Amino acid sequence: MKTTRKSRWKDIRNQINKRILNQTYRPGDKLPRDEDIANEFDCARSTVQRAMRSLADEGMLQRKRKGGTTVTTDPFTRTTLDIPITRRDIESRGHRYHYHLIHNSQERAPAKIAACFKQTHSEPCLKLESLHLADGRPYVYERRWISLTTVPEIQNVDLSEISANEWLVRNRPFSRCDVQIHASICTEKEAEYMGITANTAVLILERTTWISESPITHVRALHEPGYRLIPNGSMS
Amino acid sequence: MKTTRKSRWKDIRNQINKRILNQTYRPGDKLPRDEDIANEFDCARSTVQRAMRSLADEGMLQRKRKGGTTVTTDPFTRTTLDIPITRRDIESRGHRYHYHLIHNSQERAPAKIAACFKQTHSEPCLKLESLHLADGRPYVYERRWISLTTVPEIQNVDLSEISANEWLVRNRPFSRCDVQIHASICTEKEAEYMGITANTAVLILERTTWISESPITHVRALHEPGYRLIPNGSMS
DNA sequence: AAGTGGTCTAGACCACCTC
DNA sequence: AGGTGGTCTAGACCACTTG
Repeated sequence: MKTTRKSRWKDIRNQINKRILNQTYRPGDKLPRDEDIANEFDCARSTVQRAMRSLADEGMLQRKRKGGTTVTTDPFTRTTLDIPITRRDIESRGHRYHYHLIHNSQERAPAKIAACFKQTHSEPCLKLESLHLADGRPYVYERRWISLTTVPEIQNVDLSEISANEWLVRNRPFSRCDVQIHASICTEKEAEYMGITANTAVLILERTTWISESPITHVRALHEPGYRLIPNGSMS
Repeated sequence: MKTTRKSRWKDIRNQINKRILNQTYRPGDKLPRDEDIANEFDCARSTVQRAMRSLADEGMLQRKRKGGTTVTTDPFTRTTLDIPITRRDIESRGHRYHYHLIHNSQERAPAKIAACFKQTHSEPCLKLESLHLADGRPYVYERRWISLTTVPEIQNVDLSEISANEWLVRNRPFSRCDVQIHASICTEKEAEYMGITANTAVLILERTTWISESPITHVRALHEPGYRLIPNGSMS
């Protein structure tokens, strides 16, 4: 039974995948050379390559020149996590989006932020606090620092109309991004903004983005209680 | 200046990527056909394909037959998240791993778990509670349900010696996995197990794994306060 | 209907890494 | 030093989808 009839390399990937699930190939085992597998399936080596690379990308196989292909020992769950801009997140859930700028000032980056920016000196920054609402209900409270060295032109943008989130994404695409996810208790001030009681558990996403080696922004986004982050479904 | 000299397709990917960052190609814009780009870079079309597919996988481009290649509008941050088994997580942080089985019983799946398994009936399950310790300090408290229909042989395994986590990964690889991440307040019982005060905010990972369409296990892993989940660094 | 990306081939050379 | 995966080519056909 050939599973699909659409693309040969997906068939092959599924066959090999099945053998791993079957324990035909066990963690740590070495697979035949690509060429032998190509002979077995009667196809070009590059087709096998395509299949094997796919499995390697998913973390199931490890490939080394001369070392051959082996099944990953101690496999892990690899998922991809897509973090949209907050407006899209809200709209894709079928809610109406609204945005409110709470605070806007120019300050030098405190040590903590400078550390996120991997800099020793304190850089001039824009400090923003804002609220993203879904159907009028507070959804995300974010505290953001934007490097005025990297993005000086943001001083001329009216950030009460468009969120810094969106302006940056549209005008200053980043080349790298660090993400951290953790749980925290919200402070009284945060609770007030979010319209919830203090000491509630909330999910926090922190992101720092860069263009080349210059830091663009650091943002700490506090989500409404009960918020669930759902990575894309994944294969072993 | 050609950035790398190693692989042509990476050069091309970086060049195209640069043009997106440069705003040469803006969100929503249509790129030239692969063949034209191949002519520009004087290479085979399949080399361009390799580069474009890479960018498409990262979520930066969208490709459609006949529709051509366009720059993603409203870009999002795409990261990959690797979730190792708890023992490896602890050991890779340089701590000594220890495991303690708290509870082990055979019960029918409550409605909530049956829902996670996408089943209407209540399946016979193994219900486990266990603690993973790092240098003797509670690190993860997990509550796990294992389907005895899918994995009957687990009844013969001594789960006080090896964690279900590891036994399953080694003996019952899964083909699919659903993940959810959220923040919660720990209960008094959980706090006692974790050696922390009640009402602390904790990060919770819930996973359901499947082999084909049969559910294997559902696990809810409660992490120590302050735990940070860190996806792999990502490109735009 | 036709244009575009997706797949595949057969062969070649290269780069890395163990053996 | 040799074997393995990684890349590349030139060309072909296919499959999807839009004009």
